[in-house]
Amino acid sequence: MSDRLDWNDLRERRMTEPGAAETYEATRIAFELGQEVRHLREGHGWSQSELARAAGMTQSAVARFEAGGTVPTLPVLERLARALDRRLDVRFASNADAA
Amino acid sequence: MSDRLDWNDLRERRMTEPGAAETYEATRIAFELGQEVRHLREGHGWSQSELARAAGMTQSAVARFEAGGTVPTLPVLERLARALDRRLDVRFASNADAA
DNA sequence: CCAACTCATAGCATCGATGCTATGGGTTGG
DNA sequence: CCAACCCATAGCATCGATGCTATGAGTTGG
Repeated sequence: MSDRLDWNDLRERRMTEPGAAETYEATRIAFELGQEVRHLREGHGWSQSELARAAGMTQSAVARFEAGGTVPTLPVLERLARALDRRLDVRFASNADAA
Repeated sequence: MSDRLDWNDLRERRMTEPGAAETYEATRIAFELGQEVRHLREGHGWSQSELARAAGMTQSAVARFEAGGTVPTLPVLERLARALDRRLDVRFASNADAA
């Protein structure tokens, strides 16, 4: 379920391009954030449409984001965080820090 | 020193627009990240040009970012983190968590 | 005084994320 | 079988971030 996306291909392609180590990372982060949002959303018992309304976006945008279809921008992450009653945390961690 | 920027005005304007709570937050985050990068960069004893080269961008881009001139994208943050020997950490923290 | 370096900015092209509308397939409940 | 909901995707317009080049002002060292 939800594994026949075109975006999976897109993402995979992006992550295997030559010399795209940073893009790879960003894409991976985007994917993980998408999964986390999906998790949080389901925890709230919300549909994509409901989250979308709460975050001031459309269902399609939520779907695209959850699927890792694009690398989200900070404003979007911020709105999602608010809707999900979280705080967006972005920082440069020491490489030694735990993941 | 470094306080006569046009971007300060731009940012301020962005942060005082009506109903721009999320944009405000994103702009604030961008500003803080910029300051942190500047701090880290100076800790390495690097000029903007040197960091730019290490991060695969130009000096003007670094200056723009450090000044909070734009809200950076994850790929850019990732590249800067790598150049500065850090790990980019993005997550949805519980509202109770410390800043 | 000049050369070399610093950082701040401008202007423009391009790329990519987002917003939007519209489907389509899947599932469920009547 | 149909209505109503779910989510995945497409296509397109727009906006904004980034890359680029080129200055300019300030500082420092010769």
